[in-house]
Amino acid sequence: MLDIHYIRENHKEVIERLKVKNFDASNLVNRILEIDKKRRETQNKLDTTLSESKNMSKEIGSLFKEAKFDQANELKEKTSQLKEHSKELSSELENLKNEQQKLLTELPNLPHPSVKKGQSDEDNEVVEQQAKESIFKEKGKPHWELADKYDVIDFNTGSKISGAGFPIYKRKVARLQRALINYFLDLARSEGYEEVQPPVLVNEDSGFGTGQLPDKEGQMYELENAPLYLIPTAEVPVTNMYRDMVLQEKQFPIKNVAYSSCFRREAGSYGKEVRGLNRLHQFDKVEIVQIQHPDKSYDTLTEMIEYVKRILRNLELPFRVSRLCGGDTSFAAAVTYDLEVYSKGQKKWLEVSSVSNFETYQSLRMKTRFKNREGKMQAPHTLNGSALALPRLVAALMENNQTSAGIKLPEVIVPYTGFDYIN
RNA sequence: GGAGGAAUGGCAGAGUGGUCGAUUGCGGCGGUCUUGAAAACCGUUGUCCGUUCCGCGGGCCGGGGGUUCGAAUCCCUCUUCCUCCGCCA
Repeated sequence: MLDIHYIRENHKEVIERLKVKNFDASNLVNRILEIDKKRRETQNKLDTTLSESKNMSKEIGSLFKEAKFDQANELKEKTSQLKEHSKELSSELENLKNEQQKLLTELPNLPHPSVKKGQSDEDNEVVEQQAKESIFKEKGKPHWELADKYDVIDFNTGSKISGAGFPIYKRKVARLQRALINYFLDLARSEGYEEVQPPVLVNEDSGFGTGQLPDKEGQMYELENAPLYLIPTAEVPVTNMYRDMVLQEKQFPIKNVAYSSCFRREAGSYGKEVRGLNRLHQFDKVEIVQIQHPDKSYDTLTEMIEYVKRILRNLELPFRVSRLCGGDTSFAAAVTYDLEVYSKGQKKWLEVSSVSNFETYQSLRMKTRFKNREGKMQAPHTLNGSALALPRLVAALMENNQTSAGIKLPEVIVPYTGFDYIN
């Protein structure tokens, strides 16, 4: 959520910058300013009215003490009028506040100045590519064929018991996933991230706090007999741990890592994009979250991207880093970097991590604050990134490491799996 | 699921209808003292909204609603926590 004070002062800039996200904010911003003005006027009227009736009440109190009952009763009658008036004003104020809040939540976060205008993932800027040219020429089978060959992923049985997009990992791939999760958690812990195990069901306030709600037709599954949502990422519960909190500056950076299953509706996805492990309704992910002082959040963003790159290098995977264009950057993010690995069986780049800085967008929604050096309340910046999401990573590991003896695992994971080939 | 108890400022803990945004202690911040620190002493210390920004007005005692001229205090309701019973991985 954007700060109303900021919009009030910089409405032209807000409209201009949101164009980068292909969002025409002019009507919305104008309505917000209009309502804001009305709201403040109403607040003023209400305050004056309440002040008057408050003073009268005090007077009545002292009149009673002095046993001047006639005068007291006379005043009592006067207050009833004020009361009526203040009731009207406060319900009016309530409506205006709600309306303003609703409109504010419809505004996306402002994109960082580095973000370029663009429509889709085709307009994303590759900022770094670390893949040997030779890999693009190599041949390989797609992972779904390898999964059959080694009998390690069962898509059909998953479909039977749940539906499309719910595979069953078996045998050595099941064990590989468990190993990867442990490896990622250990690595994050050694980098100072505190491990947490969050709920996978969250309430509406949490969904709102990180920006998934109020869009109910979006990515989250909603329960029918309880007001809860299945998390699409551990970002939601982990970031919301700090909702409605006043933090201390010396706590920064707050670093958490969490493993969780993630659930996504992925409505509208179809075709080859969803083949195999490419797009699932349920998958496992290790997520890193940081809460940082606004002055330092972009250093933190770089540090988080470097951290993910390090994992990919350790796993010996060819990767590239892109900065998403405005059109591809999510509603709540100021800037997002995607990390993709090249998967030679499908001959394409697979997104395995997405690292974002939300600046104050989430903290303003969540009412997360800290007291700064001047003693004033300030909104911190929130950041998160996948480190890493498993299915596409497993797909890439399978496709890129095919040998006649089976799929050879990178050395770094062998101590965790206890085996070095999937065969 | 059933029965009872509780929820007050960063924390602890007073306050049961009238100047209470709230006694007090701890903690925090500033100062005195000290070579420095501790102790002691003095002062200060919630947040949000509005404003003609010195200052002033209003809201907030778990959330919402009600009674009253007036509510932290009385009533209703919801949530959370604690104790006991039941069930249970």
